[in-house]
Amino acid sequence: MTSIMPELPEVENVVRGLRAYLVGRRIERVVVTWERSVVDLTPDQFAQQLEGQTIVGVGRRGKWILIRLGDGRTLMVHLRMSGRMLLDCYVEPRERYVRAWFRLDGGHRLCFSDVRKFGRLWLVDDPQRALADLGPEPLAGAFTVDALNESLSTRRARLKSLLLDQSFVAGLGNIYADEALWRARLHPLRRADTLSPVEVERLHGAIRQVLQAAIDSGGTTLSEGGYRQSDGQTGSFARDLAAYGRTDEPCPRCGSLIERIRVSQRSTHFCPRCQPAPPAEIG
DNA sequence: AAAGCACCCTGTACGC
DNA sequence: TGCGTACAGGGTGCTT
Repeated sequence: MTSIMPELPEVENVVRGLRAYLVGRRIERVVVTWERSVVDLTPDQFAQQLEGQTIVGVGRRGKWILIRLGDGRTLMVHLRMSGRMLLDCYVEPRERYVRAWFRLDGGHRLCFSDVRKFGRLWLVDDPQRALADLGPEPLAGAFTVDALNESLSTRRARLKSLLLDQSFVAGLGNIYADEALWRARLHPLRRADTLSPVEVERLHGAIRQVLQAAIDSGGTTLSEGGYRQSDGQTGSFARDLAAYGRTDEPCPRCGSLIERIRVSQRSTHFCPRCQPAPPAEIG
């Protein structure tokens, strides 16, 4: 399995690497080698609008990388499944996967590499508007227990589906959704509006703690071809995963074997003892 | 509102 | 060894 999947912690680590390196640099030349990686613009338009610009900031919103430019526009990058942003092209002979690259001043180079071609580069005037449907940042102060409780209380969807829904909360993907539910001891098929106040508090804490811990560990790299920080470094959180990808392995908390089911077309891993099944539907 | 599916892609793992 | 096929994943858009 080549699971890759940059989620919030991985993107945050990429952003930190990019920020330290890119701010103040000038984009001298842009080459797009897979035109569908660029949203809305032709490769020529994209290059023309970027060349000569200075990078004034690098940020993140959910799983989006936001590269702010001197003219006020923003280059938004979504890594989707297999995207990487590599500085001075840590690329072994992996040039074949580079879909766009940027020559910077001082002879430096930034490469957008993407095996599966799902990633996107998007130049926008207003990232706030472009991301208007994105849910709250789970690590921001506004994401409180009360706020989560309120948004859960009106929803009948299953927890796993909601955690994957970027308009509900931004930044979780399949790995951290499973890990948050495991930490919160909540079954992935629980209906959102059935959680008790204590359970909401557990979920809230679990989401924030697992994301912060993963950020601190440099993210999760599951395989050689997997996620890399912008300098090519791997993250170490894979060894701390309790449920994700651990089907039939013992739960670190109780020793029961982790089970795997499908929810929302996604593989879902949970402990059948720590995360008790919801009561049967109907009624 | 919620769920299901096809689509976009390709490397990998599998069965034969 | 080699071929064919299923599968993994995030997000979008459509249908039920």
